[in-house]
Amino acid sequence: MKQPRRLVGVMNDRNRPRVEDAGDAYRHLFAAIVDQRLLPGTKLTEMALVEAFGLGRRAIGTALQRLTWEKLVVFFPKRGAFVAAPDAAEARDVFAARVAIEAGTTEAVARAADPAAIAKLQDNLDQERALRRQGHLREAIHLSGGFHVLMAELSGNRTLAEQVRLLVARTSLIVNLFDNQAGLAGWHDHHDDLIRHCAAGEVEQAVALMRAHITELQDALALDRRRPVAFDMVDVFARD
Amino acid sequence: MKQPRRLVGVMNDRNRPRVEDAGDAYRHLFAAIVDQRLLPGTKLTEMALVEAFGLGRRAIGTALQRLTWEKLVVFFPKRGAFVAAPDAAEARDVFAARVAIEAGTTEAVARAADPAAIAKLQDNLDQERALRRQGHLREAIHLSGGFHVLMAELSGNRTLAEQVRLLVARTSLIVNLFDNQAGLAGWHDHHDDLIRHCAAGEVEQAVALMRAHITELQDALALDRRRPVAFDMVDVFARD
DNA sequence: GCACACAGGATTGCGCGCAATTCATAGCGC
DNA sequence: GCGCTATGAATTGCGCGCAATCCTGTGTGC
Repeated sequence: MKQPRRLVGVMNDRNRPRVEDAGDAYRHLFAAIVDQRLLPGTKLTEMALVEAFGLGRRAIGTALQRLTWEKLVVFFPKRGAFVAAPDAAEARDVFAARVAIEAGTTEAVARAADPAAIAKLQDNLDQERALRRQGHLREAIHLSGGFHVLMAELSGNRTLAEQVRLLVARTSLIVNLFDNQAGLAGWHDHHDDLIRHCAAGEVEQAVALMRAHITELQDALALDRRRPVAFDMVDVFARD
Repeated sequence: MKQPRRLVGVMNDRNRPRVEDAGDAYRHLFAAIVDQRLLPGTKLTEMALVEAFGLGRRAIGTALQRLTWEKLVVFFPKRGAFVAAPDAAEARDVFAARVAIEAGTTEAVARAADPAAIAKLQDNLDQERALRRQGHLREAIHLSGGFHVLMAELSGNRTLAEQVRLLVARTSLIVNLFDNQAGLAGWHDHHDDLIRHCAAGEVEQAVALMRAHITELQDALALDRRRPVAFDMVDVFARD
């Protein structure tokens, strides 16, 4: 079949979402990339997305363009859009940026030491543990990234929170592309200690731990060994 | 005259630039906003920009959309785009973000202490001083912001450099909206000391100075006194 | 058997036009 | 004189269609 394959799978069947806006298309594509239903190198053909979302090409184009600006897709003029496949240099940039920015957000949260904020962080951590116990690894990883986004939001700085959201998304692309040689078992403990330091208002230790946490996440990856990217279309989900 | 006023002035007559792309339109609008030729609250009518740049509406729309994502313009659906007018809370966010991010870039530059990089920074500072002596205040301010962008670029982290570029641009919007009660005389000295610390590899002092520098810039503003924004069109430059 | 050239199909880029909504002005009632 | 309403103009949102460009598959020559 020569017809472009359908990409409808980017929307989950469980929570059938309304997609009637360029922003909706953006959100669903973003989620699909972060959740690794769309793998790096996947070509995002406009017409396929038009059929998938039932929108006009302009809406799809704007959504794709925004994702391009956010470095989640790369755009070759007159050739199309592909899910981004960061190289080692870009990966290092992302981790360095996370260290710098999340040091700032952690400092703010620890300095405030707001009980309500701490409770939300603890809640997030509990949910993640529960999901992990039940074997829902994908959702657990999703929440694990959400922990960092939540921390950024609780810092009260919308600009930094938005950046952390994008950096976490790019991180999920990176961890997919580079073999991780170490397990990620240490994550929870770090998050747990992080919450304790923030609750106690121990700013210095909280910041140091966050930096170490992100650095460790980076070190767990073999940045000199990138998985070859398949640049052909991948059927995430098939319709009909 | 009922016709929409021309906005051609966004391109400087001196360096007549080619504008044949959505990216070009974006760059010129960006420069016009940063250089304060387009003031906060100015309405950016699509048709006016179409005539000014000689492009289609789609190219203008994408440029405007990108500026919206970058928080340099605000977009009211079905009503149009306006040059952003940040409030006090957003201003605080921007400065806090700059402290966090530029602490990171400064640390990287100071740690490397690369003579070539130091030379570029010194060059930038010399040029700014020369312009300021000659009374070209606008170009001097432009370079002064460029110093921070240059530092970010020299840190080798493209992600952080891009963020600094946007934050500096938003800062130029902010310093226009809030009365600054103190002069900005201290800038040069700060930048000068910053270069010295970086050249000497004094990481701690360089980072501390950068944080103090940005904080001082924020404190020079009266964030509780915002200049009223004129939400009507402003003729930056008039054609015919 | 391999490399190059050519042609067909597919995909993106972009201008054009209409429909829907909003803002401004003028008119009317109180 | 003041406020409200209604009509008109202007502007944005969006789908449609054509032209330009790029990839793929085939055929030919060496």
